[in-house]
Amino acid sequence: MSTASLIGKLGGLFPVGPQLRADLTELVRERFDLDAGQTLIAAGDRFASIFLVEQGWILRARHLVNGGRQIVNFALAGEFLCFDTLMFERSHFDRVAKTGAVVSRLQTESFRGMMARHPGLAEALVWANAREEALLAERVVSLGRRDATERLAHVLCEIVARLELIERQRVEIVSLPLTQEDFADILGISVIHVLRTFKRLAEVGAAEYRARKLLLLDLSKLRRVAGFDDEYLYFSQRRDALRLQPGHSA
Amino acid sequence: MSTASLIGKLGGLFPVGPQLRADLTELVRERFDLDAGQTLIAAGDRFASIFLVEQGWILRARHLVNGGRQIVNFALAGEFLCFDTLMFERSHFDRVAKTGAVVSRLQTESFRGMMARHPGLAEALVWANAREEALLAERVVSLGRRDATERLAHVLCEIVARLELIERQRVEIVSLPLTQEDFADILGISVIHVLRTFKRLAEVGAAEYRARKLLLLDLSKLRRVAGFDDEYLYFSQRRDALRLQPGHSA
DNA sequence: CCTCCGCGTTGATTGCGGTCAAGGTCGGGA
DNA sequence: TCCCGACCTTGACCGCAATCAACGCGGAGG
Repeated sequence: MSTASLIGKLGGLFPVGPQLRADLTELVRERFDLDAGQTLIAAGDRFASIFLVEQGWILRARHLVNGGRQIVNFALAGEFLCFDTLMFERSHFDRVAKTGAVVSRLQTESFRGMMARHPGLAEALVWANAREEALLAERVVSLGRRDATERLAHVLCEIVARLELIERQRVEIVSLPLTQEDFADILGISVIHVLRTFKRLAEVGAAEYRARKLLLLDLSKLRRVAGFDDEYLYFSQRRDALRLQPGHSA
Repeated sequence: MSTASLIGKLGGLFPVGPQLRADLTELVRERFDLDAGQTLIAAGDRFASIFLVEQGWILRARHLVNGGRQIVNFALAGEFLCFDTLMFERSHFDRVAKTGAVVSRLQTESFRGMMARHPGLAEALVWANAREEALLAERVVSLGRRDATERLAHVLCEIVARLELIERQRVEIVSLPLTQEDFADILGISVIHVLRTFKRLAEVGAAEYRARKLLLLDLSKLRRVAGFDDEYLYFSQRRDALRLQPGHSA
């Protein structure tokens, strides 16, 4: 993927200036491919670099001693990985490619050095981290105080909105790489209950999920079920510029 | 509270340099007191400033339409508030003082401007945000895949560790301002179940909570119950410096 | 002093979601 | 082609935690 296209995706997330372009072209050391299922970083690994996802889905998960797994979040194209590189010596989570993925490795540097020599990248990392924090806060609300149906609807709304930000177009049928087990470990429920919950969403005519395809029957209904407010996905400067035109949706 | 003492608390969290001292003395516009229960920022409020907590507990919470509340996290002395100021136009959460609290207001500026003119503060905000992100990720794991007992034990371990970082000493009896209802809204369970869960922790001899006092009967047992690993609270550079000496604990 | 209110406590009942068990479907590889 | 494994689906049963309903208790304030 070209740097230009990548920059385009980044522009969907936060303000991008010429400095960032310069920093990225200077600091991207290598691009490499990951196979689906491949582990990029395992819990306990020493951090080596910052990564920028160019294509694919990277899940961040914790495996517990009792065999359980919690998927904390996931990175899509245009999102940075391992911001905590600068802070922690070792990873506390596994980062695994869920799809085939393309990832660029960036030259690591202390944040202080980065601020001085690569202010564009430093700023981008701040945006990215603030965004991640906002997503996590919303996930905490879901896991704490929303029931299974609301949680599922909410994460579906989130995914759709994030993909639209990347693709810059409305979608009605969305290909997702997530299995029911993945949804279970994102939502903190059991695999079997994921099925029941999808069935409920289909019954009320909100959405269906079959063969890794999400069919958005009624997005506004899905949002109502979820209590979804998309504001937290858009930084203030971007709001007007990024809100997609209504109309070529269903 | 003196700036020196505040800087001391900050030093418990991340590396503090002379630039940060300079930036803080320059940018702190006013200090003010909050009463217990007072709302600093309500959901929907326009952001005005960055705040730095000097004393007390500030809860960040979301109130849902069904009447429920989820406490997303809480800030203690030495922690920044409203990092999202730079990113969002309005707050998505309520920020409420749980105790009487002292808060400094900082001169707001774009992050880009801050990197140029106040690199010390810019760096501090990055540390603070990375720390917050790590805490939230751990909370997601708790809410998703730990049962009520593990969750409670885990958050107690977190609180104790964070207070020790601020106070720089071991504690056995900890004063907490949190009611059972607060714990319920942090852990995503009901008030009544908080009681049952505390009872269980007391039965196994891990900890007791009475009259807003947490009595640590057996911290290592509490940690075992929680599956608590404190690594995520300490940034790599700080680990050795900050780990408290064992011995003057129980 | 007594009342009121916030908070903590207990027990009974209910239900959401977990667990267990079994079978179905589909695609890839020998 | 057949087999195998990953994933999905269904139904029966179970249990953790929610909900409901009282009651206790202690501190603030009239």
